[in-house]
This record gives sequence, structure tokens and C-alpha cells, in this order.
Amino acid sequence: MLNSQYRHLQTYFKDLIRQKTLKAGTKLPSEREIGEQFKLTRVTVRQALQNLEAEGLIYRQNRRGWFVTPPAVIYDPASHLSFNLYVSKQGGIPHTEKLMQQVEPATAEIAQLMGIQEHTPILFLHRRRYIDQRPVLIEKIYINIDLLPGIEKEELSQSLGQLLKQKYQLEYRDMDLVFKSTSLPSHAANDLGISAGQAGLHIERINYTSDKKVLEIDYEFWRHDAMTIKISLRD
Amino acid sequence: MLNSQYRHLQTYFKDLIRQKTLKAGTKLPSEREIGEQFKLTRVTVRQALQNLEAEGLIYRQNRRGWFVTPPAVIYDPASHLSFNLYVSKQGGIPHTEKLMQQVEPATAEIAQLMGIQEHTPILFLHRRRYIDQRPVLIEKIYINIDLLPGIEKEELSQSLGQLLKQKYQLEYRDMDLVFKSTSLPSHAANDLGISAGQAGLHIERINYTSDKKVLEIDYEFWRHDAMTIKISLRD
DNA sequence: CAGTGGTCTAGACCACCAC
DNA sequence: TGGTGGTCTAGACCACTGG
Repeated sequence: MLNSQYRHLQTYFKDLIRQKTLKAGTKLPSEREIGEQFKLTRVTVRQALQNLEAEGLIYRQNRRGWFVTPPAVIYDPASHLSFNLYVSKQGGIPHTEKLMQQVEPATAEIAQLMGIQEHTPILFLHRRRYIDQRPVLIEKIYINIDLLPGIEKEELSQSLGQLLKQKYQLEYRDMDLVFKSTSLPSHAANDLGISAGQAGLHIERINYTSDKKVLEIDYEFWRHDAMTIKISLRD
Repeated sequence: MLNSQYRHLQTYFKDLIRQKTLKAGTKLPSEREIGEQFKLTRVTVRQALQNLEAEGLIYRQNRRGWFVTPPAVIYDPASHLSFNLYVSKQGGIPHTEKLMQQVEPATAEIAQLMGIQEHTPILFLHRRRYIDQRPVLIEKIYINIDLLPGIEKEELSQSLGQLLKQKYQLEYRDMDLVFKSTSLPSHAANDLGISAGQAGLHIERINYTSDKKVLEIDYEFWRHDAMTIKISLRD
């Protein structure tokens, strides 16, 4: 029914958040406290909280509690702005953490996408990115080092776009993008410090050079509540 | 824990679906049956099923049961193909149902976006679209009738793009797109016959004529599991 | 260590669907 | 009308976080 109890609770918090009585980042009372206040069991309280999470209004930190979600950042792939740039332009503090970096032989799949021989060495980069201290995405990047000799010796927690421009006089140009709304696979959820199975946004991006060679392949998993995609198509 | 019981159940069904032992559209056993078979309570069974739903592997029809999700359709806004065309090209059977159609005065918001006076008559169109009998999206469209005189007398469960081309010699050209992963608001969930609060994909699209006038504003709510967005950016 | 969320049990009643 | 999912109660134990 439309007037179920968890829905009441949902509306209650939704209104508080909309009115900004509960501000971004605020911690909600514990599930048990909420249950006591509204005379509901934890199961029912959690139903409401989980729905609010699906709406993107609140989020949880593993065993730490529930928090009000900050505004989503707008991502415009056509702008060719780096993460650092578009986040800070929108008033957030970006941060990138390198989780892993290594030169490794290309798998069949990557080799095929890159148009190179299988087992050709490529640079693999695994990063986690934050907005205002909150981890919002993890990404796995496969870089075509044939086109970018020496890149593996660079500092790779910075913006790749900037590095390409400064060191190699290359610019991001053409790209193929795939967006899919799905739940976060457990590896991504773990890296983001959230429980697996939560909603997320998956992005695949292939960046090309001006002569149509594959520069880089990027797989990103975002918290679903952290980003809005905006694109202008002009023929 | 990684080895919680609902996760076991999740993996069990995930494997069956991946192997296609459970085919698209198949109904799962009832929650009580699953619980009996695995010696679990319904709460636990539902936890697993809800996670599989978030992953997009299964979906539910209100009080009818759980079903295996069919493959997602690929939507490429830059292709300027109509829904009917890209769905059928990908092997699905598209269907559009008109829920409502009326000429009405523009709200302040719509008027501003369209660059017209408030209260100017516009055509409002509310449709539901299906793939293989399954409702996958609802859309609300606001059409600038100043640019399209007489359009309100046309049959509007067909493709708008085609109508524009044939009757008005207009083509979709430039557009602004916003994608957001969020839960379905209750009106959209009801129209799609699913329980409110489920994950969904929200799309806002503004279509322009070649002389930069707003032709149409479109708000779509998709089932999150029914679509993948694919875009190629070529400068 | 106390308190939190994460997981789970064993029931219950209701609204709705298909037969 | 019997079976389904939707909602809910009143507990419980565990793993982890924070002070």
C-alpha cells in the first residue's frame, strides 16, 4: 500500500533532506534509535533507509552509519576536462589515490580493443578518486605504452589528460563511451568501502588519438549517487 | 562476511542465469519455495533476490513473481534513430502506448527551457514504451507547437522523429542530454508496474532545430536494467 | 568496551493474482 | 480460493568502529 509505515518514514527523512534541515554529510540517528522513535522494528526502518539510498538521498559507510548524500557532480565527457578540473570547478575537492600500477602483457580482450598483439606490454593503472574525502569511483585503466614511451615512470596519481598534453603533446579527442546502471561488483564495492550489491554506474571509455589509435581504455565504477552525466550533441 | 547465506543464494542464481540454465523471461520459484529448499527464511531469500534485481539479472512484476531479465537494449542518442528502429534492429519488438495527450499552457519551467512565453500552449504527451511486451520506460514530452502546427491532430503513438521528417521536413539535430541513475519516483514506478523505490535511469533530453529553437523536451524514466547508453564522440 | 550496522530466524497478516 | 509477493513484529548473534 502507498501508506505503508516505511514509506512514511521515507517521506519524513526525504522532507528533512529537501528542506536542508538535514545537511549534506550529516549522520542520521542509528537504526535502533529511529525504530524506537517511530515504534518500528529495525527491518522496517532499514527498508525505508535502503529506499532512500536507492534514491541517492542518503548513503552508508560500512558499519559506521547513514549519512546525507552531498550533491552529485556533473560529468560532461565532451568537455575533455579532467576529473580534478571539473570537480573543483563545481566546488568540490578532488583527490586521486593510486592503488596499483604495473606494466603487464595485454589480455586478449584488451589487445583486441587496442588493435595490438596479445601479450604486448601495456600499463595497467588502478586508481580511486575522491570528492571531499568521499570515495566516489574506482577506475582501471589500460594504457597503450607504444604510443606513450616512458609514461610508466611518471607520477600517475595526477591527471592523465594533463600529462598527455604536457609530455606528449597529445590531446584527448575522439572517444567511445558506454554507460550502464548496474550494481557494484564486490571488488569495486570493497574499494569504495560500501557493501556489495549497491547500485552503481559503470562507464567504459576508449580514448583515441587523432589518427584513430587507441590511447587508453578506462573502466570506471561510480557510486550511483555521486554523478550526473551531461552531454551536448552538436552535429 | 563474504560468505553470508544470501550471497550464496545470489551466486547460485547468478550462475544459473549466466549459464542460461535460467533463460530470459523465466519465472523463478516462489520465495517460500526457495526458502524451503535452502533452509532460509523469506527475509534472507528476499535479500538475495533484491541484490540480483539491483544487478539487473532479475526483475519482479508486482505480486506476480520474479523473472529473469532480458538483455538490455543499446541506446545511442547520437544515432538519431527512433526507439522503434533501434529496438527492432536489436531483435526486440517495440511497442508504444499513448497514456495521455493534451494541449496545455506551458509551465514557467518549460517556458523558460523552450524560450517561449509562460502559458503559451504546448503539446503534452505521456507515453509508455515496451520491448517484447515488457514496459521499459515512461516518458513525458513537451512539444513546441509553434514550430509544428497541427501536430496535435496526428497519431502520436508513432515515432515523433519520423513524423517530424515526413510532415515538417525537420530532423533531430542538436540535443542536450542529462542522464542520472536514481530510483523511480512512484508515478513512474506505478506506470511501469513495479514497486516504487526501485533503481531507474532518468533521462532529460532537449531537441533543437537547426536554427537552435527548442523543438521538444523529453523526460524519460527507464527501468535500470533495460538499457545501456552508448555514445561516440568525434570532434 | 559499548554501540553500530550486517545478517538471520520464525513467525504473522494483508492485498492482489491467477485459476 | 489458494498462492504470491508486500509488509511487519520481536527477537538474536556477529563483525566491526570508535572512543
